[in-house]
Amino acid sequence: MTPARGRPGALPRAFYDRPTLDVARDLAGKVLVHETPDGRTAGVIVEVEAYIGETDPACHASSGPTRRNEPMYGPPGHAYVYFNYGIHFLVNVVTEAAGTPAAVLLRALEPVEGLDLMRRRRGTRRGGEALADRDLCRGPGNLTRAMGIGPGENRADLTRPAGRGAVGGHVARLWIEDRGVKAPPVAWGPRIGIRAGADRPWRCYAVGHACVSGPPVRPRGDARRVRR
DNA sequence: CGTTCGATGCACT
DNA sequence: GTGCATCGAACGT
Repeated sequence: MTPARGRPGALPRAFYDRPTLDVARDLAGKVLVHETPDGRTAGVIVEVEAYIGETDPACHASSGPTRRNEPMYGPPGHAYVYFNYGIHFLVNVVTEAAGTPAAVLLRALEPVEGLDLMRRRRGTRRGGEALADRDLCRGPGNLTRAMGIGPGENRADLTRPAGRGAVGGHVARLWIEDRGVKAPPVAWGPRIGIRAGADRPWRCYAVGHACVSGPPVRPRGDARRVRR
């Protein structure tokens, strides 16, 4: 039996073929990499959310298979990218065996490569001021914009990023690798921006990390200004 | 500091 | 026609 050859450095299929909460936890500290004709960008994953199965009311698969959520029903280790709020693309990694719809939404990264390219893609604020490093990939919509991830990356095979995941001559290569970054201390809490299923604590984030999205959480009983 | 609200496209009922 | 797995400008305190 010849195991399918993956990209050297890319996490193997077996990493994704596990319970989704385990995959979510283990993604913290791993590095998302995207190569495009414009250059390469990369960032350490610091915040994710799990969406698990048809019984999870916040999961796109909650009302059964559709054309949009089809990638979630496919084999693990592929990207599921979709368009949201008429403005943003969001990227998930598909987990668990084919037939079991589940995925992990990537919500925030600590940028480590291609920061200039990220800044170009993000643009400037109204006053023309450049974004701070920590804001480049903070939030799921900002992350995809900075990384250049869009519809062309939907269904991309993260374990063989040069393969058929690329669409229409788009030479994008997307994968996740382990660079030996020590896994950060993480905490779990309710997922952000959803109504149904808000009771499930399936958001996993690096505690106290400046690149994590959402309102800054200051330590209990500490009224000092949070400065990052 | 906090909260509100408009932009904007598409999947789904 | 409705409702988003969002973002950030604008406004109130």
